[in-house]
Amino acid sequence: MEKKPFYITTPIYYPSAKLHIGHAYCTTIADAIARFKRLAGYDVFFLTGSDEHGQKIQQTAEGAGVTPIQYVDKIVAGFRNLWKELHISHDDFIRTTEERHQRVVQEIFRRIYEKGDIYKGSYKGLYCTPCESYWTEHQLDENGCCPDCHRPVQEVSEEAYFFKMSKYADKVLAYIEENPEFIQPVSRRNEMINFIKQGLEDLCISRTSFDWGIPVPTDPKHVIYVWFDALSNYLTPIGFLDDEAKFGKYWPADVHLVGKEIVRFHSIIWPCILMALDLPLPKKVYGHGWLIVDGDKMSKSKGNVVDPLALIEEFSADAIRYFLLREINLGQDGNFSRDALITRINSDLANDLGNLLHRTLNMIGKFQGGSLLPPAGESAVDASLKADAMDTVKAYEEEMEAMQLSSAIKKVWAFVSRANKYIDETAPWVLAKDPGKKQELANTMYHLAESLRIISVLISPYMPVTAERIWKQLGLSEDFSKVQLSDIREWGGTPGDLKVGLPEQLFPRIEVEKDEAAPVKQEKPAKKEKQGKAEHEEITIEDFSKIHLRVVRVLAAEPVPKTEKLLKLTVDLGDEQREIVSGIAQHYAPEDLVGKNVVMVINLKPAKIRGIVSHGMVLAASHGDGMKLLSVDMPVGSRVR
RNA sequence: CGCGGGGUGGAGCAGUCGGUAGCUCGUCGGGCUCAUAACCCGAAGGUCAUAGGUUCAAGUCCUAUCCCCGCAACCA
Repeated sequence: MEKKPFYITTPIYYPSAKLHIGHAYCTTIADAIARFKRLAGYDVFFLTGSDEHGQKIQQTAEGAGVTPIQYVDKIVAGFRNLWKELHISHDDFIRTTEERHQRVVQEIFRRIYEKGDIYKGSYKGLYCTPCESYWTEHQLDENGCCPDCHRPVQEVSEEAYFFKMSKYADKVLAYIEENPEFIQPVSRRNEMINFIKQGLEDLCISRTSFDWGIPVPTDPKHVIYVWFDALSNYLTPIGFLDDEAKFGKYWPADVHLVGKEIVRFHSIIWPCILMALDLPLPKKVYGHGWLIVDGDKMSKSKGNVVDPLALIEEFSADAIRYFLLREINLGQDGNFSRDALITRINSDLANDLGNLLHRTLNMIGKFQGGSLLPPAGESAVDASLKADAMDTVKAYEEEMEAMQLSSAIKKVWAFVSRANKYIDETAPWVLAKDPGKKQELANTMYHLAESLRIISVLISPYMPVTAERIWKQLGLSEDFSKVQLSDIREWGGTPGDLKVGLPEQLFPRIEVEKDEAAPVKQEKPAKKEKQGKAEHEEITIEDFSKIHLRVVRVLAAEPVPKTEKLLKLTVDLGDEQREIVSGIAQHYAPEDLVGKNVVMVINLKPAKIRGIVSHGMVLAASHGDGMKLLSVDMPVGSRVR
């Protein structure tokens, strides 16, 4: 029988910086769904990739003194590595700079152009000549000037190509309204309906102000706008141009999994493009929520960006995957914290699951010489365990089909708990002392092993490595990669005379030192720990000496317009002056700062914050809501170490 | 009136079509000893932000208000 196809995608991420835990979250969700579908017997195609064009990349590369492609090659290698470490099972990885993709984008442009839905017009915008940037009216500062440099802007028009999106507005709206499943969750759907009803404008899809992009085929001084380029990635790897059979099989996509902020591009612009191409629309666009870190939004300026690789190294990929998929409800923002992660690892993974396996194997070893004995007959407790197992599999499948990943895994854990309880109910250590209860004991051991066999399959989309470890420890011989959901829909798949392996810890408990948080932190705050990751990681003196700290004097300070937290400081380093942006406006008035000698990191990579390039960072200690700059009574230019 | 999300036991959250308010962690008490100081049982703890309304019945629907957060500034 022909397998049913299932095509799922993640967004293609933008390589302007390393990926953080939020990207890992999105990709993990997609991976779990893909793995589940394979388990359920689908022919799955799972796509992820990178979106490599655009002005920002071009600028960042220039800043780093390399060509754009050299720059993205390096960052994208990091993407691939992260997915490998996280055990992401994508079937293809698309890069928008690949030749196969450029051909697709140009062909799409050509087709829509020939159809008459792309026209050349002029893009009217407000242009700031010194900054070489366009701004829209509402982006301007309070004086109607450039938000970057605060100089006046000119109204200019530039030749550009436009896509007649307005033509498809009604059709898209109708599609969304007729297909309640198309945009999920529903809150996003309502948002989109609202948005379209306000009217769609034609979309400007070319730029001439930079050249890092795919050229318009007939007019190469234009490059194609990144969204037009990026969205098309979903068509490239499934044979849009070169493999009709493959394309027919996988298109339309079953799910585009995206972050909530780009639902609009996927549920409005993308359908318009597809309609212009006379292609069917994707079946579902699912907008997941964001990760909040310790109650705060993750952002570079806050310095609380969480690096997934450091977490994987510390806790294992499976633990991270489990936490993300279990703790956070798809579609809503979720809290990520180290404490919560450790709690989940200890109570769910170590205590409940790990220990269940351990005690089971241990008892089989101790009471039956490491081997199962064929079961015979069953008690009421046995029957109830069995029924619970089968109910769990069924409920799990339903939840998974509905993409309720968190609910599904909770069902599995309820069963893990059930199995632990079963041990209490049957008290095997009592049975073992009574030679007349030998068969009863054998039954109990068999049922536990069988329960674990089922559990290992159920958790495999979430924790592929752990699942296989359980399988192996149980001594099951079947190749785990070939196991299907149908293998656990019926009770009794474990061989009755199975020789099990020795128990080994799946997840060691993580011991946390408590009650000393306060004193420890007073010593040397600020500095590196603000990175949010690996707070307790040891560094060498060489690592530390990379940080060049110096006493500097604040010469001038002014608030950054339209921000609450930012001040722009001009500081004297002794041998030069610099401008830096600092998030201390809520704690210091500008006039209080002038003349102060403070400590600054002077070799920090410059960063653009609110359009202003910041060439360093002043150190401050923060505690709760309070914050104080480190100020030192030493001459300007003194090195701090 | 810019757009959106959220306010549910100490913490983090679930709660579908209105019909006895649930889960995990934590706390307290008990049980068990195969096990990773684990596991099992029980208990305490909630005016479901506030005020009004619809209804036989509201955490859930409607109206208003208060508070928190995000976006608006190419971050999933």
